[in-house]
Amino acid sequence: VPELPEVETVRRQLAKEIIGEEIVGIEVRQEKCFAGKRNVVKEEIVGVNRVGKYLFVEFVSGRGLAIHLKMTGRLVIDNKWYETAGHTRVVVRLASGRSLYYWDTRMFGYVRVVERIGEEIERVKNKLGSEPWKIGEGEFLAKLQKTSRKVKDVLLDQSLLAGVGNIYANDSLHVAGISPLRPARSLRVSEVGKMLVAIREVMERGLKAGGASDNSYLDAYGKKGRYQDEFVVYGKTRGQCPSCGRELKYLKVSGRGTWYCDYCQT
DNA sequence: ACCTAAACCTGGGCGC
DNA sequence: TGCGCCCAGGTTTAGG
Repeated sequence: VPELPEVETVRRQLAKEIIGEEIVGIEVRQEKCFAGKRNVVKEEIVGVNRVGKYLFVEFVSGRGLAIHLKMTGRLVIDNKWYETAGHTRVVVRLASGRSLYYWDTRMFGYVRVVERIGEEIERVKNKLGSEPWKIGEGEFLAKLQKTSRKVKDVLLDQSLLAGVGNIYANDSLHVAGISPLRPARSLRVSEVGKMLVAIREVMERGLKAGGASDNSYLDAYGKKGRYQDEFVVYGKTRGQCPSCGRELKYLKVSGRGTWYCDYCQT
């Protein structure tokens, strides 16, 4: 599932590949996955940016693309397989002869042509919280103390903290030694610090591994990430706690699969 | 304020 | 082998 490390991996790869390229056309194969005007010709790409799990491709004209991969989206550059693949939803043709493919089995995600991309980026920034390495410990503490919601629910709330999804929420709670069920406001200052360090650490590991390909995620070159080989607790039904060896518990929290050790996470 | 569920979709895994 | 069912979880929305 594309969370911050996955989307950032794609962003870095795309930035390297398509900045300076010119778009010569857009082919929409599935209307559901596309929105906006489709008169995208002679648009020079000057930037590839990310806010939380949202991606933005900026043109010199001030227009751009707003993209969200949701559950099963992929953005792949210059890969013949996607030319005829059944779930290729949108194709961006480039002047160099290469193409950028938006592929998505479940069609939750989208590519949207935006007339004023700078304003769109601001709009998304304003609706989302800060990112894990940008939020200060004081700001994070204040947000947690304001609510009695379960701490895992808060970690998944993009308007409070941007970029954390179910995989990294599960793993960082284990690294921090905090139960996903704790009311956010019950965390002591030291625990909030631990929590933030753990989120950053786990996301850093995810980034280093090129993201998690347990499910359908592949990077911009069509390659798997490796973080699924390093999962701490995520997805480990009847698995063992990596710290104490006890069997992990499984629950639904905020409607999401939740794996944790009720001995090590208090 | 908090919580849950449904909706958007499809493929894969499971039980029978 | 095959059919039907459930499940995965990012985001939005609706309702208790």
